[in-house]
Amino acid sequence: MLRAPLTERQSVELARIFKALGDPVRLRLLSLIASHAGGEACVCDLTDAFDLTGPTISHHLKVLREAGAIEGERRGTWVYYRVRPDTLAQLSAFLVLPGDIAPASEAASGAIGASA
Amino acid sequence: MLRAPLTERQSVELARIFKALGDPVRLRLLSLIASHAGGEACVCDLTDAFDLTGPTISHHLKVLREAGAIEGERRGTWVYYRVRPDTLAQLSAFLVLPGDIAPASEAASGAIGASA
DNA sequence: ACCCTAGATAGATAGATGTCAATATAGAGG
DNA sequence: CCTCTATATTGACATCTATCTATCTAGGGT
Repeated sequence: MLRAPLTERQSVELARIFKALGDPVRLRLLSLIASHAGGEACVCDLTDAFDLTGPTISHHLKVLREAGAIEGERRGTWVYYRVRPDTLAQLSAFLVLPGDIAPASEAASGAIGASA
Repeated sequence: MLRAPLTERQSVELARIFKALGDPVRLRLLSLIASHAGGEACVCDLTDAFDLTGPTISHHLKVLREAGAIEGERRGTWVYYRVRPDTLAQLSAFLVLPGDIAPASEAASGAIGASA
């Protein structure tokens, strides 16, 4: 959180995730997966969206996976990836500034009575 | 936003900011600046918090500045940096998933209509 | 068993990045 | 004007990264 200085350990862990998102291809992969019907996408769908070879896409997916941003599951011949909301919420929580009205972490973690 | 696939242009711009945050030192710098009294910190305060030389800190501040994450102002001998909330809000908005109850972008930018 | 497709891994290479020492610039104060 | 302190810039170097080609593994269909 930007309300208090990060410890060195916290900064290392968070930086790993931010770094994983610090590439245009990975960011587009993430948005393709997240916005895909059913919340998951098969690798074959993703590869077609880029002018890149399969191994390169595979590499980027691995970086996202190892950073905890996505998770994959094999079903038959295909592998399906989906976003891990908890990880993204962690980033969002960090970005909340001391002066902000409402903490974004609450919005991400679920129940807000007001809208019901 | 993770509700729709990013364009290539969008992904390049966003990735630049995420990449700037993808380093433990820069993340700690950002949190030190944001949590400092008055919302701004002098470079001399920041340098002391690390086992790094001045030029290295200067370099990291430059990366953050060029990514739009912070802005600096010289006052006399010292240079003071503060966070640019708009840029961080942009990241936070991207991290909102399709299924989320309330968009974090609204929370970050102020008014929450639902509660009124 | 055989082959075909989907995806991952390995190895190589060009380019980016984090760090430092040395040097330059900007103000403040004699 | 000279010097001292606070930052920034430059140049060098070791490491990391994005991408490719070639190869490997996993499942499905015939």
